[in-house]
Amino acid sequence: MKLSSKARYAVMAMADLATHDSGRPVTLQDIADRQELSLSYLEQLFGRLRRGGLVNSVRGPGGGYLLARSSGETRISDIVLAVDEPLRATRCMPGSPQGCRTDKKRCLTHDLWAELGNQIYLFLSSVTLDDVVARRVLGSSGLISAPPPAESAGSVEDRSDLALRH
Amino acid sequence: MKLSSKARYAVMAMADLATHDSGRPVTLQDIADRQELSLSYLEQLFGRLRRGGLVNSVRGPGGGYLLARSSGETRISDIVLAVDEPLRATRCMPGSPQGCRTDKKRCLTHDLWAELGNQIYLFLSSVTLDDVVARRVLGSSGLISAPPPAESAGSVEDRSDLALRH
DNA sequence: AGATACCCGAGTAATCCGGTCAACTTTACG
DNA sequence: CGTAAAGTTGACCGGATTACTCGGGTATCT
Repeated sequence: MKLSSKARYAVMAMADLATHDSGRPVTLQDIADRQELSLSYLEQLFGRLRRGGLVNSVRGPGGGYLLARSSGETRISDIVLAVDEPLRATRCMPGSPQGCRTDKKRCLTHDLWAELGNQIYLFLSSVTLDDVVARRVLGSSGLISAPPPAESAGSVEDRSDLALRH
Repeated sequence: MKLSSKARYAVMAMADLATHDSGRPVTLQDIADRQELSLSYLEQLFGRLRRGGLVNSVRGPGGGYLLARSSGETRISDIVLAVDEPLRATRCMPGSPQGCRTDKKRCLTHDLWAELGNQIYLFLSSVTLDDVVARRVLGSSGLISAPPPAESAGSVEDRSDLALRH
């Protein structure tokens, strides 16, 4: 799962679509204005979202896009997977055990990245579009149960100064 | 937290260092040979790791690098943070609420990415180098508690075909 | 002295990524 | 039917970032 800003923009746009869901199609132009994204870029994004079955399009005047499923049934992970195609593996990456050389056995860190990918996917699939627009995200989702093994310095509590890929 | 391949290489190298921890310094050349990484690149990586207090260096003949703390006390998150400096915020990113425009209120997806960053950090700080070399990663760590809200198609169970940043 | 190995900063080649553009198709409406 | 609104496609671009190299230091051991 690649977490580029493209994916983030797609989630923003989908959240916007969900909030303005009134049964009538929503124009990309409207979303572009509200979210301050370029129309051309949104077209590119929604092309993928439509092919991924997340939205339906209505052509012609009065057309636009509609959520294919309800916002409560649309998971964030679906959105991310729809816009960011998996990726080519560099060295050791989940999905490409052949990249794990250093003889035949899987490289030591393979399981680590695989499990991390799993964690991220589990988190993103536990959150729906509806959760996002209702601001029901923080703390609502499950938390890692295992505590840090040894505290070396400073406190862990909140590390919101994190990010994933520029 | 940026998860570049630089960070992955650093974790690989640290895992290698941990496995060959015999009290005597390990040369970068040895690690380079075993992990098939270039010496120059490793030098760059270990410069940061040393400045981050994760390893100690010994110069001169017979020199090399040593783990500053035991492998059980070295968290993966420490390694990643040492090697990948935080980042500059693009639009909405944790740590930069000012990027969340669309008037004054934080953008809808802000909390989502913040919480995701937190989840990743929590996971990576729950795993030590020792866990990695002992292959004690899979399933050992905590799992997200909240289940996916609605299953649309296919099963979720294992999504190891994920990755983070090329 | 000389060999070994860390140290460091500048440099580079490639890739990626956000974003644009132009042309085409489909549909509504008068 | 004609025109305009909207989606659809795909090629393209330029800047930023990454991954990685090179060349020259500096400490330290024998």
